[in-house]
Amino acid sequence: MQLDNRKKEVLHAIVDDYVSTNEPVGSKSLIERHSFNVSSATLRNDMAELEHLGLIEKPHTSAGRIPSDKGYREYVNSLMTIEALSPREQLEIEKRIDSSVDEVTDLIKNATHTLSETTGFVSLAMSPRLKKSFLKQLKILMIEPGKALVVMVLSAGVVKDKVVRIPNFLNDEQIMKISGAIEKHLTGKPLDEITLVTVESAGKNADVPEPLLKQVLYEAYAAIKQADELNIYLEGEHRMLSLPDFSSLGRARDLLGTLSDSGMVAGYVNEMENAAREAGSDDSYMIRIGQEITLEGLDDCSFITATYNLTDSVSGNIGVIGPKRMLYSKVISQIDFVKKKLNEEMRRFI
Amino acid sequence: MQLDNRKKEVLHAIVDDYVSTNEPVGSKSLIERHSFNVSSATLRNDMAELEHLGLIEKPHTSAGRIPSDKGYREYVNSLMTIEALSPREQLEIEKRIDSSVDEVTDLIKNATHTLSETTGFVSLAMSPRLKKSFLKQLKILMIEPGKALVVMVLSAGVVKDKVVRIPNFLNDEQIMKISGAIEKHLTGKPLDEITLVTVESAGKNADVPEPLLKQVLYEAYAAIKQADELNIYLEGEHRMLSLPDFSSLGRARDLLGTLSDSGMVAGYVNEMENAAREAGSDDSYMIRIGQEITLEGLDDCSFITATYNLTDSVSGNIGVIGPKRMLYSKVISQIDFVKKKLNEEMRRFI
DNA sequence: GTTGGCACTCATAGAGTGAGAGTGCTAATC
DNA sequence: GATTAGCACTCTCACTCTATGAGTGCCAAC
Repeated sequence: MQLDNRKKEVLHAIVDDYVSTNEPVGSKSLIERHSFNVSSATLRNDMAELEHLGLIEKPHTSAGRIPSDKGYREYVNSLMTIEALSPREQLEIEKRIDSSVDEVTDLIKNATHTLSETTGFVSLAMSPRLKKSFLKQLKILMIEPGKALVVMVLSAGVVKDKVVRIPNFLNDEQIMKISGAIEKHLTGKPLDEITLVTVESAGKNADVPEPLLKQVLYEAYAAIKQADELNIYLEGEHRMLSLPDFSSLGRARDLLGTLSDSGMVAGYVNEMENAAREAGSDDSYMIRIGQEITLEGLDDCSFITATYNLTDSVSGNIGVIGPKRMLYSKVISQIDFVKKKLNEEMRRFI
Repeated sequence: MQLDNRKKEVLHAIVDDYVSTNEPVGSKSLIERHSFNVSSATLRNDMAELEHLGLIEKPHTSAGRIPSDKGYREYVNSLMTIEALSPREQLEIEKRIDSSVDEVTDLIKNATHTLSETTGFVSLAMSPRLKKSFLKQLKILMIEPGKALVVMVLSAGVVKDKVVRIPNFLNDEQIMKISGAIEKHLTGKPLDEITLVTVESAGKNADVPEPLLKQVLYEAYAAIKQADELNIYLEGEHRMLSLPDFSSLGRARDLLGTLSDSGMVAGYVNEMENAAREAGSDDSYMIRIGQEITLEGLDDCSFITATYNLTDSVSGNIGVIGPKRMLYSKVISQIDFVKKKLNEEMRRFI
């Protein structure tokens, strides 16, 4: 996009003004609020040009201009400068991050909560992608005849469990044998290398009759697979109702309707993550603006996520969904700072 | 409330009409829609009387009447008749209840989801009150030096666990000793009879040095206490935005804001439960209408809950939050049927 | 390339109006 | 005493009309 300097400044000013006032901005108010050393007529010419390029648009003939999705994109890519948070803002976030929790999941939920409170928007986090983490322990505990609990400890300091059904005849000792055999052979293996075949061959060494064995192995396998399923934590949906951007009930309804399907949102975040990886992006955050988002009802939103790291190979996403009319530089540094704190706290778990 | 028969019928008709049309109902339309064998003038006299008694009110001088909270209360207490669901409606619910899940928690979430879809309102469920359930198993598994997992199996078929910190020096064998000692002494005890003192005296029998022992016992105690904390599952908040009753953004915001604080809602449900118990109520459901609800922003809502039973002594609540302008008899029978199915499914777990 | 001037456009808010629904009251009737 | 017909009155809602004002595009001049 070849824009001369003044046009860049004009676009920058339009985005800033529109974000802070929520009113279409006209050439005259632009002159009043900023020190362009030209007249409003000149800006009008520039604005006509910017509109021609698709960077800004008019809600109707006699209104000012508002940024288009493309305009926001240009702003985010080349115009804005991200400033670090003030010490006070940093302190505010640090105070909210609870460093006393004993489970990674609680820490992530806590960070999500902090992010929603800090930004005033919807925040979200994905559970860590555990495919690359490896099994440190696996125990099968008999609960009662026909029922057992599979407990797994993963390298990333994460504990998962699942209640499974087992044959009624199996006794404590047999279960322990199977449990021991699986643990012995699979400890140290990354989750994504564990298949039904691996589990079955591990189980061969247990001295338990074949038919009984088979069902338990299958259940153990299912429990392991379930352990690396992705969860999403969404918070602060109701905050969207306080924004003027969603003062139309219809929009608000569509938005919250979509967000209520957390599986769909999780799928989308996953898609974003994969797309960024394939594109070889090395940005510390990913951003989707307006129509770039393929979820229904999020046309007026922007999606910003960053990646946190539990270990070198185990990571997840944390970010916000806000109105596309947001203070991008601020929100990005808020996300970035929460992510940083989250990463620090996570060191305790690995 | 001494009302003659016709006045009862008039109130009944006003509630029915208002619920179905969402328009204030006037004397004339009352005549048209129902077969009162009197003139509209007579009904006007009756309506004036009902208004005098505080059962109905006028939004403004020249509008029809709408039921007041007191009017709905009278309707619910003495006028409505609850009909069983049609076979088709029953089937619809049965299809949604997933009988393949292996954990009680999943079953409850599933029932909550079903209830929200069936009623179109917000549904909620409380986790079972486990104070009266007793410990069937307790195991402490070493995760890594300084960290252990306490796994508890409770009589109600519920499995709970918690990661805890332990002294770094403790080895596997010592942990197993402690775990065994606690389990031996506390198995069969109801959770609400287990105190720090009980746990400590149980631990005495483990052959482990006192200072190390003490911390583990405390953590085990904390884990047990955490096991009977109440959780709440809320679902379908966004559905409220589709109701004409919340077409004003302000109301919708207040409502969803309050519902987003699930701890507060849980506290309120608990209060309702306790109040009902103290009053010795033997109704199969509890109901709060409009201003009777002490939560902010729920003035236009009604709260209906029923009690499900996991065992004789272990129960929880399930219900809905909807607009007070709702089809009470229908919603109550929907809740009742879901509760019944939930109770049936729960038998598998005990 | 920049500027002042001007005609034109369009959303918005406010005032005024008529229709319609509903009420309360009174006097007559059963 | 309960019921009814009739009627004047009230109030909301939808509609139209109008004035206002912010903002634009374009042209001619600098």
